[in-house]
Amino acid sequence: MSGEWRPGHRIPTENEWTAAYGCSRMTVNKALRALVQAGLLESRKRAGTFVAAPRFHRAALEIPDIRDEVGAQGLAYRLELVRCERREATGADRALLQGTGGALLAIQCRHFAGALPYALEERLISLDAVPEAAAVDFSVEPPGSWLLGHVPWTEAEHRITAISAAAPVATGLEVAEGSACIALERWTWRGEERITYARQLYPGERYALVAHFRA
Amino acid sequence: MSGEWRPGHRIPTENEWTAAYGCSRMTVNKALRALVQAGLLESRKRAGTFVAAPRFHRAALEIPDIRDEVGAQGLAYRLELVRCERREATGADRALLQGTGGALLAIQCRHFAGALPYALEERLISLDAVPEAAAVDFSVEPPGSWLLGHVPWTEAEHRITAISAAAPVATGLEVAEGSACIALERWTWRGEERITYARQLYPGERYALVAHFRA
DNA sequence: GACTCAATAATGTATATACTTAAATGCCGA
DNA sequence: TCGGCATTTAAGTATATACATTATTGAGTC
Repeated sequence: MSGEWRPGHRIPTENEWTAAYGCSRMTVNKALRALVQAGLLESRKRAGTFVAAPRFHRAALEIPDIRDEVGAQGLAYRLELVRCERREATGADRALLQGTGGALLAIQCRHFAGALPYALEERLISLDAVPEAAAVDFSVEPPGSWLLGHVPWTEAEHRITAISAAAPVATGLEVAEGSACIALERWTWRGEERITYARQLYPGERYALVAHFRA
Repeated sequence: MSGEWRPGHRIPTENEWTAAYGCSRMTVNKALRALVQAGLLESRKRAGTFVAAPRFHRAALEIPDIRDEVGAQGLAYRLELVRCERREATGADRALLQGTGGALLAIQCRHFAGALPYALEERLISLDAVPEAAAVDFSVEPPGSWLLGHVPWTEAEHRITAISAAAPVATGLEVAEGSACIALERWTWRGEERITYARQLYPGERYALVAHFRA
């Protein structure tokens, strides 16, 4: 970290560290493996361990539950369920859930922080993957919160873009038409099975995604 | 992952796994600690190990070097250096670099992918932290690429917002005035020392940040 | 000079053991 | 019934040891 050892520099072998610190090789190995996992070192069998060349900024983006996030800011959270419909997957649904079809729940809702709209959400939930979702009252429990607490997931992909608010979005978020919004799309998997697709729109001036990374 | 064990469920003790799999407790411990670190389990001394309640979506956002990113898309990368100025930190600079002042480099540049502008960048580099930067020709090497390859960093914070392109931004990115853009701000530290601040603007319709998470 | 192949040295991984630490548990007395 | 205290149990961690794996090295041969 001091920069004394440049990327590519070969650091002492595990046995040398063992000798230097008077501890066992297992302990050294544990420490080095942690640094390898953190991306600071790279190790190659037989060759040794090297200072890694950072290839990109890796940031841990923590996308919290909206209800928790609003609560953490000391504001009152309110949910408005616009639409909740059970239907067979259409072609467009299939493209988003990437599944083979089947029944799904299509939900539209608005999240409020205090008096102001916080986010608009459109969501599809696969009823093949989560049949219990059919019985949940999503006018009380935000769909994201319910899913996070009840359905384990193994993989998720997020896509962040900026869009200009068209008329319905501008009305929903109470911002000027054409103003910039953050669009956060999320696909969630459990194994091979698609669980849910969500698209959340946040007003650009009032919202920021923050990602922090500590080596 | 099958969902059989709900969040909060207490899983077998390390000794029980040891007996079940016929391996040593160290091996079990290693596996469980990996799952704890991945956020799937939570362990408490004396009490046992439990299925963790996922609190948020943690996504690994990898923010690559712009030059590499453009190259990876098979497009020709070009850099246009708009301004590169050495100056003493002003009050505004201090607010961004959060340092005690001193000399810095203020850089403005445009990244091109093929014929189209890819991003606008404004950057401050602390010359206290990185004196070598004064000698680099940033009309050839993008400042981000140079820093990534030459200066180790220990901490970084990213802030993603959406903004409407004002006239100079719209001109620079060759988009319509008022169209939505992604603003990516980044603060980079080495220990306590601030290295650099960067603000990159991407056209919202042409650019997406993608974050992937695999448990 | 180039190729082959065996020796070697480094990491990768598993194990038995031992001790530490802290929190849940239950006993006991007020 | 409640609070405090000792007990105990489960995770946390360190160590010595052993063997596996594999890329590099270098010797030997063509």
